[in-house]
Amino acid sequence: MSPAIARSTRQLGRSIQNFRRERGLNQTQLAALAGLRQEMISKIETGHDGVRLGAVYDLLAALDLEMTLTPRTKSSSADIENIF
Amino acid sequence: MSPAIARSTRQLGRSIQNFRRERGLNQTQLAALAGLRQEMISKIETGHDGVRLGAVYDLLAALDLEMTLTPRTKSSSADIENIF
DNA sequence: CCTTTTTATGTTGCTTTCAGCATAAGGTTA
DNA sequence: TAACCTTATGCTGAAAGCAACATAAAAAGG
Repeated sequence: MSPAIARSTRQLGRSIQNFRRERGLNQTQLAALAGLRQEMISKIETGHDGVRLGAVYDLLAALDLEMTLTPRTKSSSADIENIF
Repeated sequence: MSPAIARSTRQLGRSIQNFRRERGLNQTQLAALAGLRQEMISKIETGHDGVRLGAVYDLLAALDLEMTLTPRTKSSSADIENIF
C-alpha cells in the first residue's frame, strides 16, 4: 500500500498513521523513537497544520520514510488509496 | 528533474526552490500566490525547520506539487539529484 | 564596476506552539 | 460490563514563530 500520496496535512497524518501501524507501534512508542511526545504524534496524525516542519521530519526519520515532491498529475491511479 | 526526494528540510527547501525557478517565479511572486510573505519562502527554501507545516502545504499547492511518502530504499538512483 | 533585482537577516509586538502533566474519549478484549 | 490500552484534548508557563516593515547581502544585467 506504499507509497502514499499526501496532498493535505490530513492525508499526511493518515499516511503516517498507516506506516506506524504497519510497524506495530503505538503513538507513545513512536514518540520515544522520534524524540517527540505522544500528544504531538496525535496532532500530526489528525492533520493539525500548526506543527513544526521539523517534528514531521523527526517522525519520517523514525519511521524510515522519505518524502518526494512531484508535479501534480491529473489524478493518478493511487489517489484513491488515501481517501477511505 | 522531477520528482525530487527531500529527506531533510534542507533538501526540501532546495527542491521547492528548483520547482519555483522552473516556473519562472521569484520568492515575492510565489509568496503572493501562496498567501505567504517573501521572508517565509526564504526560510523554507533555506531549510529552516521551525516553520509551520501548513505554510509548506500552502507552498506546495501554489506550485501545484504533491507530496509522497515511501519507505526508504537503500539509496535509489535519484538520490544524487539533490546533493550538489 | 554600477545599478537593479532578488534573497536573506534583523526587530518588535502579537500570536501560537511546545513540553509536561492530567484526563477524557475511544477502542479492544475478556 | 469491566479492566485495560490507546488516542485525543485541555491546561499553564516558557519558548518560538508570525506579520509587517526595514535593510543587508547576494546575484544578475547592463
